[in-house]
Amino acid sequence: MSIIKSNTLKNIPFFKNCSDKTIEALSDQAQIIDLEKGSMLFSNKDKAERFYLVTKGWIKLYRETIDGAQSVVDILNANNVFGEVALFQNDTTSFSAEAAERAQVMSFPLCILKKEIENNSNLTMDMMLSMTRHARQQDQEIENRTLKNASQRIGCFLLRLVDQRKTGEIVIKLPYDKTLVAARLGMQPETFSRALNKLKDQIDLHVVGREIRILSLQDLTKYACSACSSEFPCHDIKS
Amino acid sequence: MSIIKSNTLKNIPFFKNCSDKTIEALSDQAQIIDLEKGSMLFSNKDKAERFYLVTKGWIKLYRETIDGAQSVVDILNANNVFGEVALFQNDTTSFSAEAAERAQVMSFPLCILKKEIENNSNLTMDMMLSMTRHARQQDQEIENRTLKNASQRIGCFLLRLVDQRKTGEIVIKLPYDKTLVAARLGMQPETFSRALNKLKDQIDLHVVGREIRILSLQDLTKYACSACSSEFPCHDIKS
DNA sequence: TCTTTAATTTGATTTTGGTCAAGGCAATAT
DNA sequence: ATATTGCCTTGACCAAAATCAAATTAAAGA
Repeated sequence: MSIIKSNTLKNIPFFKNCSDKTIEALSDQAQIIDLEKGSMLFSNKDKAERFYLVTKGWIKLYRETIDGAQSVVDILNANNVFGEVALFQNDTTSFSAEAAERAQVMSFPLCILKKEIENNSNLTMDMMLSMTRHARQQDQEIENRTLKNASQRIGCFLLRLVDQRKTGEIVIKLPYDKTLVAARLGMQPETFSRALNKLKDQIDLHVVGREIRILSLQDLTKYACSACSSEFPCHDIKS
Repeated sequence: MSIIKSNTLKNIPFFKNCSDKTIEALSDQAQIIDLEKGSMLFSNKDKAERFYLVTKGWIKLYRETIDGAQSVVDILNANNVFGEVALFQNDTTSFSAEAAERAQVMSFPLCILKKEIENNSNLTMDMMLSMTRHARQQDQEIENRTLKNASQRIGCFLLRLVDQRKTGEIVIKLPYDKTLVAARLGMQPETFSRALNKLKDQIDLHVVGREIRILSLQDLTKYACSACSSEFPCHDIKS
């Protein structure tokens, strides 16, 4: 059984430079956790002893004030790893994690990863790269909040879901529900709904539930990227 | 002359784990650049071949759209290093740099740093730590933009300038001009001015030019941190 | 299918911050 | 000292988004 997990791990980008021995150790200590929608995996108050791999569904990472207002840090799906930065922050995290929908994660002891990092510079470099990419995305996000209005942020979000080489009509399926997309983009659900309507007025775009049909990528690009420092197609696309 | 620079570098946190040989090499290839206020050091369009150390004044890192709207990424003063992340991004940066006031920087070839990183895991770990800290700050910044209003953001900014253990009356000097503080906080100068006035109404606070006198840190904390996920004193304070 | 619940939309209203224009103030240069 | 320039503030107005309330639609269970 532990062997199945090992094979699984080898195919995950995050683990590709891990030594076999460490993969074994991680597999042995792995736990599988099933999560109902909305159930919390950990809180920023907790001491971090494990890190996580998403295997099914979506996990929301967020910060929360005393009175319940949330700021979304990231939203991750299968094959993404999170919670590992605790290694560089005295075993604390600055965010909480919960299932955005029914989901499954695998958890591993941080201490195993810590040991591996100390003498595997390839893994360290991988983490460095992914951290750099994340930092860049955060910079981009701050720029978006500063310079783009709600409709443009939605447009930008949509563009990142598209295979950017495609031409002609395109159908996009929102990866998770609209309320969560709104939160991810830093706006209220009501604002999201209205801003999407405005987008419909501006460019040729049809919405049916979570599916969005776009007739001209160019128009959308022109609209969304005009208030952006980077040119389309964006260089900081995920994964 | 190169020796003076070497000694200087050894005292900079960023270089503390660099080998002597690399410090020598960096010193030999170092260039000193004086910058008038507003003059640009590099643009995100440029290919990055060097990284930088601030030696005097303030440097503004920012992103800019075609029509000149800016989003501030960071504002750095003496002893801070920037531009080194280009190493992990194919020798590109996603931001531009200019002097926020008369300033001086030292520049070094990235390739020397690259070589050093490849076989100095201590340095790599340092960079990892500083990158983690920066990422955390960015998360905090996104939270601030999402959950705090203009006055609370200003309050938060002020709190981070204070020695948090002090009690009683406190005088804070803004590190750079108000227009730049406003940009750093993602608001217009007019909004900054008004929001600072509002802050005066809410808590006991006096402003004379760049100097701000605060009578009760507690009041300010209560006001600014109520819309925040982390408790005061903040854990992600700079440097 | 019928309930029940949750997600989404819409309308009305308020709040916040942005924009534009004008003045005041302060630092620097002449 | 006076002029010039750039920074900062204020007022009037506008626009975007948040909030509150209600209706509608979609999804999940029984």
